[in-house]
Amino acid sequence: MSMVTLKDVAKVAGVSYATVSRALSGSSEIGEETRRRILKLCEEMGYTPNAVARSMVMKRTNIIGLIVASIDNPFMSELTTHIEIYARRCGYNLMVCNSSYDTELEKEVFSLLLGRQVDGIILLPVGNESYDSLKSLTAQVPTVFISENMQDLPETYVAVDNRQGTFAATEYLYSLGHRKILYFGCRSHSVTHRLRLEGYEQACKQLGLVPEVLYSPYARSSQEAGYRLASEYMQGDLRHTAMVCASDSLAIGVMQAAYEFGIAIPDGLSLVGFDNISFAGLPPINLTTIDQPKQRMANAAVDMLLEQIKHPEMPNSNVIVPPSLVLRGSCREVRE
Amino acid sequence: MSMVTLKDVAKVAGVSYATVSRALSGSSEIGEETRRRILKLCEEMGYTPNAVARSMVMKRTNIIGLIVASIDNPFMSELTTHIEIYARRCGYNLMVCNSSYDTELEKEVFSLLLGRQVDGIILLPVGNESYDSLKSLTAQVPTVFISENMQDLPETYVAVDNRQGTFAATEYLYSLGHRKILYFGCRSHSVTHRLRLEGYEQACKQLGLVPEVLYSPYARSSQEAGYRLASEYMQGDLRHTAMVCASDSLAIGVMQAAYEFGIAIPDGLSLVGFDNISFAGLPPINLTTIDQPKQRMANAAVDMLLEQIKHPEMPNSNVIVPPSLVLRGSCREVRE
DNA sequence: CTGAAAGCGCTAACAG
DNA sequence: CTGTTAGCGCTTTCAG
Repeated sequence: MSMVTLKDVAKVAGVSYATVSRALSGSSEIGEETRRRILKLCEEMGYTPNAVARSMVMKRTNIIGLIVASIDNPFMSELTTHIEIYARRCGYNLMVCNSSYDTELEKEVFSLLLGRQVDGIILLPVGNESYDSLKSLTAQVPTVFISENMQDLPETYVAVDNRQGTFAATEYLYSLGHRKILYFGCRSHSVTHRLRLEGYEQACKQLGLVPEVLYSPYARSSQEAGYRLASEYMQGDLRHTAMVCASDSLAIGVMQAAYEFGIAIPDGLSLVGFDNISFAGLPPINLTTIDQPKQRMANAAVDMLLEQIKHPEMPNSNVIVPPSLVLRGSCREVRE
Repeated sequence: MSMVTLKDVAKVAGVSYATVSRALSGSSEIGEETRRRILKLCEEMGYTPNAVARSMVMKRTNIIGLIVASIDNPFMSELTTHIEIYARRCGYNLMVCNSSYDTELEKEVFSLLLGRQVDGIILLPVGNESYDSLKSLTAQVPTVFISENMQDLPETYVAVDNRQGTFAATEYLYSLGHRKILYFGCRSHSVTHRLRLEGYEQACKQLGLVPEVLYSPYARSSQEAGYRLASEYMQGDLRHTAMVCASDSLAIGVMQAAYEFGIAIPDGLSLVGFDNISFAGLPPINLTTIDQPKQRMANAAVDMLLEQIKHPEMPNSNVIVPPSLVLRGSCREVRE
């Protein structure tokens, strides 16, 4: 529909279309008055540059691909928002794909984006398998992961300092007088979870507590998983006064179970989450939690990606951002 | 990086590159064995078709643009997820932009997407002004709005039947014995809100109740707006036993205020929301609400857009989907 | 059935 | 300063 091209403008202006191109690209090799005249004409004729044609010759699209498990997930949608806004400010558009928590699909959409000639890809991997599974693909295009902070990860990534987060959470509960603190919902196959667990264990060691961990057999750290796991746990004696939960969703599931078992939060049980998803701040939930600075992570990911696009041969790098404890209403002081 | 092209394959295969193209496009004008041989070779050489080049000659990108106020909004992120998944199944990729609740930006990103040569655009407009503001742009590309159900809207759109929703909510509260039902949080400038209000008023009329409306002076139907408005309201006597809230976010704000005023939900006040955002289902919130069938709306929007892409000269059409009442725990029966 | 060639809209040498 | 020209990788007539 947008049918007016450079050539059309050139014809009307009575110049070659290279000249029009120069006027638009802000090249210095053109007369000031000619440029003005042409720019005005473009405006009048309703000319819109064709980004596809430009990409063709420039061999870059100024498009970033984003792959997330599900955009419909508070943590990911917040990240996506910030990535889109910042990327656009940097002159890039976002092409978004859901991997739907499926490693095969993740590979499929990655290839799709490659075919689209995206300049780079930001990826929130489905799981640890993703690294291996995508190895041959990530080699073909600049890629930044938002995920785990593993020293030896052979990829460029940005991550929150998971250890530091749970360490702070544990310390905080200790300072409130808690001595029987459970680590709730660890998934043993997740590196993120392993790191979070380590932070807790380190804190316990330092504070002279014996760490106790309730592992989760569920594949995802969903609310349902938290609910089921907690229900089971609450069937027994409530031996702990506080829990460090591996994620906010899990913590919300615990709240549900607690409600059904007649355990008040925080009076009967103190809870700290991880992520600070937007849910956590809702008044009826009001969960004390570890915040991942999403905007900062988003911007860092874009910066790193653009850097890698500019210098494709640079070695992998990573950024670890510090989390912070957000105090809300799910913890209370205890004195024994 | 992905440097192997049709030509490269052709050279190795010892055929012209037109032949390779035909093999890939599934053309019938090619020998079965040649095709097989070439396809195998493509595989071996790691050839990936260049979608940009194809777009260039095909004059279509198979890209859909999506403009939403903020991806980070539970309602929109759910829609986005479904749109992306369904569009991809139909052979399209999604380019997403935030309009950040800003009409100017909305126009800007629309133009940007036009320049990207997207085949069509799905838009969740910032507000009613959007229709006028974007008129000259929507004329240039197939566009589907997800928004208001106005009979006379000069655009193709999909919407939920807002009237029916609030009508059902009011009827339901009535059936529970409520006779003093407040309509909470109407924004007079929003068409959606006007329609929702109408549904409530119609129900009142039919049930012999006198409608009472608390208008919201706030620009957005956020939680904060609900909280403030409700706080003010609760300063006075609580003259109503139930509220139909113009949105879930508003209802959650009311919950917060109610909590602070020591009013129990649902014992002291029954609440119905609108939208059924994912928050609403969280156990601590457990809000009875009117569900907008997001997946259905998403698929309808994509279908309508593709239809319009195929037949650009078709007149505008619209789809109104029925909402449904989701019963949860924020309403109770009263007998006077 | 296959090859040759034109051209999509634009940028970037290279000449003038 | 401006015009000419050669592609970018692919699809699609049009000839063989």
